[in-house]
Amino acid sequence: MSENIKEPLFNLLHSVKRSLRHAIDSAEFGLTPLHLRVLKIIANQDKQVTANDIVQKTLIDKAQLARLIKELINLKYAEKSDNPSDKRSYFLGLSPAGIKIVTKLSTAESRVNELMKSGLTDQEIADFSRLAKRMAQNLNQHL
Amino acid sequence: MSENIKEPLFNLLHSVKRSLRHAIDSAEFGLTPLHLRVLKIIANQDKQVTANDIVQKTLIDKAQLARLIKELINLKYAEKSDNPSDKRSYFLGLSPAGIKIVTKLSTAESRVNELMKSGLTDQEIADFSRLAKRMAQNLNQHL
DNA sequence: CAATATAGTTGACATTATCTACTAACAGCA
DNA sequence: TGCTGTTAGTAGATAATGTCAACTATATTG
Repeated sequence: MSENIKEPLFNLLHSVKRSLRHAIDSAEFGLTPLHLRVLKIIANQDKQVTANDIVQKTLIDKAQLARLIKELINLKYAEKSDNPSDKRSYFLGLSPAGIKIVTKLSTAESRVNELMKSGLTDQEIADFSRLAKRMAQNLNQHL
Repeated sequence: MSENIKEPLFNLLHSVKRSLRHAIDSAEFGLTPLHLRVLKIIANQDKQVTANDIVQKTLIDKAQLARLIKELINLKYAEKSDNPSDKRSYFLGLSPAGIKIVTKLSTAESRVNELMKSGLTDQEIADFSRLAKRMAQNLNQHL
């Protein structure tokens, strides 16, 4: 009989979210965890990133994302700049305040990340990520 | 630098949820995915389960769970019975209609489960579950 | 050019998660 | 026994996340 992966997965995610919330206290900036996640994605992009890039990457609903970005901009953590090659879209960047947050965030995330991985080998971690990606692909192909 | 496991994990969960929603059409019964998750937990228990057992197992907020259970009972999918040894709590069971749903659910879940695992070996699956559980433990110890 | 597709926005709503405060029952102990 | 602290479950309020449909403006393709 095939083993059910869903339940351990749900449990793990639940725990990760709780830990991150505790570790970060995102409320300090008037931000939710999802805001932080988006900020970080903007920060980690080497090239200019558009809203749609984030949708592709995360599968977050584009309506939801539009609102998140709007809030980040209102709070002066993110900024829009024109995309000269496509007037429908725009590039996203971080303000100095946004960069500050992402820096703080990274520190807190590292702590949680390390805690989560304690007792596991690098090889196991790598395998875990690889499998997670592979499984997500398997599912997304059939949408 | 340590690899970040969170992002692939979030992505995977998102995909799993979407796939399950598509596969099951929980709305058919007036139920949400979370209702189904709880029904299944009730079904899979060998001994009598209490609400608190489910809280322990899933870390779902107990207030939220109380409401979910109430709804399941109103819809006649689940039933309460007295716990003779503790009058504060009660045992949970499924009605015939509830059993029917769980059966259907299991079929749909198996499909998603198999799809998700395609191309992976049994060993990889087992490792993945083991690692997920281990990481959840790591985090939960520090609450 | 016309038809079609895409990026982003807005509105409305459903689902899931969290926190506080509360009641009733239990367990331990002086 | 009666007090004290703890536990299981409930109710209220609200926050956070996710979804769907309709719409505007621009881009792409035939």
